[in-house]
Formats: sequence, C-alpha cells, structure tokens
Amino acid sequence: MDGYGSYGGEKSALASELAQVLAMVRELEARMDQDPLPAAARELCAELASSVDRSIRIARSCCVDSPASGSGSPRSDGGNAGAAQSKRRKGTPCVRRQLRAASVQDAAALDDGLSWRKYGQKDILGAKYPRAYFRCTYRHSQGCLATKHVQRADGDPLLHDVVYHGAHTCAQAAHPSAQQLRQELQLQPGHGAQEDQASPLALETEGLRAALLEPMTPYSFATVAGAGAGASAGADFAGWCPLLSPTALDWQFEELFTNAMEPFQWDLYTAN
DNA sequence: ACAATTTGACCGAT
DNA sequence: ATCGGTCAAATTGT
Repeated sequence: MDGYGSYGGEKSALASELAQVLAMVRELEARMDQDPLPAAARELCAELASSVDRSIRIARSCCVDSPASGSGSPRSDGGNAGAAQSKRRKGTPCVRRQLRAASVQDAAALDDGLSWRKYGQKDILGAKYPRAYFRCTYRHSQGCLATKHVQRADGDPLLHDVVYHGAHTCAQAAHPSAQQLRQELQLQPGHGAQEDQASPLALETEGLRAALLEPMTPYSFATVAGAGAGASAGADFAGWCPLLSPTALDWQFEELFTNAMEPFQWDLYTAN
C-alpha cells in the first residue's frame, strides 16, 4: 500500500514526456504532408528521440526498482528440490519482452538463439491463449536454472510476451546476448546484490533496450529453439509497470514501438 | 534409440 | 477453492 505516492512525480513526468512526443508526432505528420522539406521535421525528430529517451529512462526508473518488498527473502525452501525453486520466484528479477512475429506461424521470430525445452503449458485465467513454459535444455546436464514463459496476446496473435527468469549458467551463458543481459541486470539497483548462487538472473535480452536507447540499432534474432507456443498478453504495459496509468500510456507505447519497428521487441525489468 | 513435446497431476501460494 | 508453475509419464518426431 505504501508506495505509489513516491512515484507520482515520475509518473506525471512520464505522462508529460509522452504527451510531448505525441504532439511532436502530430506536428511531424502535418509537415510531412505539406512540404517535402524537413529542416524543421528533422529537428522534430531529434526532439522526439530525446523525449522518447527521457521517457524510457523514467519508465525504467519506475519499473526497475522493486517496491520495497525487498528484504524479504521468502525462505530458503527446504525440501522438495524440484518444486522448491519453482513457485518462489519472488525476489528473483526477471525480464519481460514483447516480440512480434511476422506471421502467426513465425515462431522462429520468438527465438532468442538459446536452447530451451518446453516443460509445460497452462491455460491462464482471463487469457485467450495458454502460456508455455520453457527451461534451459541443459538444466540437468549442467544445472542451468534459466526458464522462460511465453504467451500470445489475446488481441494480437503476432504479439508474444516472453518472460525470462534466472540466468543461464550453462555453456550458453557465453552467448553474447545472455552476457549482455546479465551485465545489464547486475547494474539494476537492488538486484545486483544477490546475484550469486542459484539464480543469478539471467536474462538474455537484446532488443528493445538497446533499440530504444539507440533507435537505429538493427537487431537480429537467431533462432533455435522451437518454441511453439508463444503468447502474449496484449501489451499491458500497465501490468508490467504498475506505476503507470493504464490509460494513455498504453496505446502510446504500443503505437510508437510496435508500429514503428516491425518485428520489434522490448523488455522491462521487474522484480517479481 | 534418443530427444523433444504433450498433457494430466501435483504442489505451493493466495 | 482456485490459480500458476512444475513434474513426469506417455506420446511423437528425428
């Protein structure tokens, strides 16, 4: 219950940044129609870019640090090795990404270049499509605890919400994207501390993060695992970022990001 | 034969 | 009691 108050400032800052972005976009649109020429349009683009950048930072600062629940290390479950680490993901940071496939069958687009093995699928309350559960192929052979969940969006079958838990400790940990993500996660305030054993966090992330900060960075996805079940819940940005208003922000992000770059993906850090 | 996927059951959290 | 996450036996694919 505490909480949200302290984020009020950032929240409104974010809202105003986005409002500005929207205004600029409209102006830009108008100019594109009129003149063929863009000195002014260019300027707008530059402003747009920096505004978006600020928004991203604000959004991230809101989402990243976990709501003070911090201290609680739930418990060191004793017992049941298997089930043990499963449900108590609390405190374990995770990375969420939204991926858009080129077509409904384009599962390849969801692949992140790492090897995963599907171990379950579940119908989720309120979701039209089931959620698929994957774990690292080398879980048993190398003791790698990385897992990911994939869910398709109700409204947009091409959109997939992918959530990564735990870091790869297997040979794949050397994968560029895995390394990059791990590094970035360790920089996250509040998380870096406990990244030792068991689940260092692993997130391989590639996309968005970099793409957002450096809009023109081309991104490519390798494909390996055949995830076969993506799914993502419509981009409920608000769900990922409880601090943001579920209203306007939603579609603004959707429009800006999803449309702007086709097979686009983005990720947010959350502590769950 | 081995590896990956499917699917129902189980378990912990809420 | 319900829900989400995982396990493991059965099934399918290579």
